[in-house]
Amino acid sequence: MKPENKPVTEGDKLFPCSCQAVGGVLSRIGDKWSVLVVMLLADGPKRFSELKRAIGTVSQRMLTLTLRGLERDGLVTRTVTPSIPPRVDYELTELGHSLCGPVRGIGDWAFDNHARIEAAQRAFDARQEDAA
Amino acid sequence: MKPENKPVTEGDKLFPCSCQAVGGVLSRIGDKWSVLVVMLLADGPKRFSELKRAIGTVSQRMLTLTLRGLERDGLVTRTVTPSIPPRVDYELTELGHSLCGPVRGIGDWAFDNHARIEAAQRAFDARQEDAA
DNA sequence: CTGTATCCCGGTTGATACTG
DNA sequence: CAGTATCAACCGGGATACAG
Repeated sequence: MKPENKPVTEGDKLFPCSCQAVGGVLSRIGDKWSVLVVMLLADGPKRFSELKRAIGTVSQRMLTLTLRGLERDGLVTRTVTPSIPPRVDYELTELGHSLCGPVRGIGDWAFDNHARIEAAQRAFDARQEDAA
Repeated sequence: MKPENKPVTEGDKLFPCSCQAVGGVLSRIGDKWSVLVVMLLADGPKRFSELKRAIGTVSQRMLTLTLRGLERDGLVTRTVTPSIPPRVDYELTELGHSLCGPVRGIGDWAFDNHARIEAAQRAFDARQEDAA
């Protein structure tokens, strides 16, 4: 059922199904905060202010937007406790947890290779300066 | 050396090192075309026009920009054959190939779960309409 | 504490035209 | 064929103020 791994192409056209699927997921995990939030929720539920403090540099607006997006995608649940002051907890769904593995794969790759990437960038930039 | 997997946090602060690393990589693979290009190059070198046709909806400008970025990061090599008309081939480096595994992890997850995501979105949107 | 509503800036993208 | 230049449009995202 799954279009098998290697051939992303068939003739000259992309597989529309897998491409759109990947594209959609990528635009979510590619945004500035989603992955961070998912990783923070990986080890248990957290409330809004905890997330905000943990990330530190996120605006209230963007955190709300991010959480709404994740909730809409079925990756997190939102639980309101109507006390005073109100309390809202966010928790990864099973689907959300299942995303952690693949994301960690990227994260580990990034950690293992960022030095090489930065070296490549410096080398590239140096070559550019020579040209100029 | 690698900050071990589960605790993304320590006290209340994020690990700066792994976060920046992941963030940098994510902003690359999170952009609209990089992953697509990497996957297309996974099974062998391709020339500029092949990539352009394969993707179809990418502008010439963005494909050039994407390829430059990947080249700068050391993920692809650019080989110019100064013929008339000129010919330029792009190929994944070893580093580029090593990224394919993790990316495929995300891709497989996306493929396996996009139906559930879309269902969750529809359910969420339906709930919103009720509120209105 | 949590969330919404505005305003606004800057980067990213696409369209188009031009060059080697 | 491959790439650059320019311009305009769009959209993410921050700051701020306000509300429940």
